[in-house]
Amino acid sequence: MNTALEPHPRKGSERREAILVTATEVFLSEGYGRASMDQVHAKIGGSKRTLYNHFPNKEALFEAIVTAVSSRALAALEPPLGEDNLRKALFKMGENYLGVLLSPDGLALYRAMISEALHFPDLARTFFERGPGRASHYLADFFREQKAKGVVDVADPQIAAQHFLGAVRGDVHLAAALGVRKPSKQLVKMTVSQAVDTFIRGTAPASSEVET
Amino acid sequence: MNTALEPHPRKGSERREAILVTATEVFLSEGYGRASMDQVHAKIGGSKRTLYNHFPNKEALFEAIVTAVSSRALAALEPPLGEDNLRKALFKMGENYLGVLLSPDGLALYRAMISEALHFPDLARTFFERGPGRASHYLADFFREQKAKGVVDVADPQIAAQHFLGAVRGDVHLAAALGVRKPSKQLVKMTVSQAVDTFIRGTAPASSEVET
DNA sequence: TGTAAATGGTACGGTACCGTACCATTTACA
DNA sequence: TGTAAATGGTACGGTACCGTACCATTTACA
Repeated sequence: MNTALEPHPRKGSERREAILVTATEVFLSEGYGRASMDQVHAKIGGSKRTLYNHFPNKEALFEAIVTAVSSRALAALEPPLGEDNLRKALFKMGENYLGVLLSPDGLALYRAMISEALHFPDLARTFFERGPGRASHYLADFFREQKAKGVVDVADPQIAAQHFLGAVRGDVHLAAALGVRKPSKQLVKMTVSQAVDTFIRGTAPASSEVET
Repeated sequence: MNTALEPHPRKGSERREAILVTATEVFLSEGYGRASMDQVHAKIGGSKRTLYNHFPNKEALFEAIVTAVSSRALAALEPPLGEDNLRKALFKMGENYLGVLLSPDGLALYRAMISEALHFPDLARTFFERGPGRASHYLADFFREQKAKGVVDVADPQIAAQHFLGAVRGDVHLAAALGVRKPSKQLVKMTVSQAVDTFIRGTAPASSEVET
């Protein structure tokens, strides 16, 4: 109604952005519980009131962080499926998917969401739907197309997509999330490559031989 | 050296057990950060000193909890591979594996370990090795046998095992860990079943046709 | 039965943390 | 240039939490 009620932005957007960047570092490295508003404030400098002006409380700050990092990290899940060759498409999709999950932001986000899912159910749902869920759906659509063309023979494209992506994750992602071992690029390539092989052979139409 | 230095057990072992059970409920439902020693003490009753007599601090209590729950929950990962029929063996293995991961203890343990892995690296490593890692190794051994018999044709049995188990997890486990959806037994069966189908077709020796 | 260890019950020291309160100062816009 | 909003800097109220301190009481074992 009244435009005069709008707050003066000052360089408000920049300030907010700076706070968010710093807070993200703290929250993603420490986790929600161990991260403290005081710690964030100390790294930002200035007044604590400024921090609370932009984010009313710790929960709201965490939600803003997760939302921002999600859209940044998960954007890369856009399916690189322009490729029509099944093997190449799957390989690119798998490599890209695993790359996102194994990136520093991807791992930190995964840890944060698993940790806080029960206390931030809406956030958890959004994360799933925009992350792993979306990737599965994209791939399922791709499988449906390929199935229509008779290139693959899968009973349920949706489940098949989850299986392929699950196989790509393998134990590599789990081990990385637990900090047990950091996978090399070479291991990633090998993992994806073998997953593609098995999947293609496992879903090849009975009649035709797919070129290797 | 001196046996007189041994503490009198009183009904010490029972007391310790009771404390551990109660503490487990608190820690696994609240998570390490939100669980408090005061809260545990309140549920136990008695003196706070008794609690600290059995577990010197919060970290030690958490470690004891994780160790206990791990051996209880992960024991079920013992491979049910007495079965020699490939399809049946894989199905049983997959269903059992997913069942452990989706059990209340399995999910709570998974959340706790992902949450605290960076602060309890030794615990995280042990969990991985006795849990998912062990399951993969068992299955890899099985694949090696089957490969020797010419029943399956896999490039790398270890990676193949990770792929199969990863496919079995699919998005089901992730969604459950995030609290997004609780999978039905029927969905579990379907998921495992289709994973077995794809895997068997994908690893069948080129020459022989495996009976369906 | 006597004794050392463990327990019950309670209090509390020290610290960390969230969010608010002030007030002087600076900024953005009319 | 005047004014309202935002900021800097600091203090602090209220609470939660970890671990310790006491001391009377109970238990287990010699």
